[in-house]
Amino acid sequence: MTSQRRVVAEVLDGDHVHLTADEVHARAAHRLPEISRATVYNTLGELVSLGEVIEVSTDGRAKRYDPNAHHPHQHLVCSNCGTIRDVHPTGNPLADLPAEERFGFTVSEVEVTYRGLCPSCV
Amino acid sequence: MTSQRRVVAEVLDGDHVHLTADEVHARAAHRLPEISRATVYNTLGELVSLGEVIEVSTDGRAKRYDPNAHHPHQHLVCSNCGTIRDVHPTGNPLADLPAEERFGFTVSEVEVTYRGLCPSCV
DNA sequence: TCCTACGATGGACTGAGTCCAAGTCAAGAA
DNA sequence: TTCTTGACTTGGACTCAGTCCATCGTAGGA
Ligand SMILES: [Mn+2]
Ligand SMILES: [Mn+2]
Ligand SMILES: [Zn+2]
Ligand SMILES: [Zn+2]
Repeated sequence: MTSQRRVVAEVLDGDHVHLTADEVHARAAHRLPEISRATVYNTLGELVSLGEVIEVSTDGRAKRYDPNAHHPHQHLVCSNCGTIRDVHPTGNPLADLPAEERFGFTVSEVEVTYRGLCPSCV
Repeated sequence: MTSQRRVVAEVLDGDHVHLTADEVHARAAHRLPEISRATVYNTLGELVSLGEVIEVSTDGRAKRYDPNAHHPHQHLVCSNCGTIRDVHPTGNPLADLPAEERFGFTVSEVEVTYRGLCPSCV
């Protein structure tokens, strides 16, 4: 645990946080000016493989890193400004995929993205 | 309708097709050797805004273009090799997002991605 | 104190996609 | 028929996110 890793972990504290790697880097650099982008990417990669952070991919733009990894949830994204909200749909989406629609796959994960316009974008 | 656009549209014919822009370009170039990448991107963009083709974004890799746009469906993706299959889950995922989880958004679209290992990847 | 190994660094590099200035071409005007 | 015009295409430069890599610094052990 180096000071760089600690700072990255601190920046990613709290729920409802969905920062890009460059945003993480900017905030980390605020506390530790010479931290490099490479180190931020390395640390984020480790946090992801430890299961502490979830990578949220976002349609062509930069991935977002989500520390809310211990409470399963889905995302609601504004098609206009890109704002992300955590949402908790009812039901288990995995149950909606009948066996004959699984084609022999071992399905382990479902990712649901709701899209629409946020209140500010009308 | 130019010959370039016709060739791109022809390459994207049929269901269960999920090609990247570069794959579309390669196949189009097979028939029309000097077609440029820019034209392929332009034409794909037009087909997408006409609603004839759906853009499927794939976690860091190149977007895939899906001509099966008139039959709503979701995708099952192999976490190992990236293979994509069309699937038709039961139920309407939009109905699973209660009003109090919409935060004032006008939700218009849901995208569900099932992930797991395909039969070849065990 | 000196070594060593792990991690950090910055800069080069890649892949996907966008942008743009210049070239081509077909259809309508004269 | 020839000219004009505008839409489409082209290739290359450029951007952006992310990866790679050679080198450097440093904390901890001998
Ligand atoms: Mn989240
Ligand atoms: Mn499909
Ligand atoms: Zn918005
Ligand atoms: Zn596979």
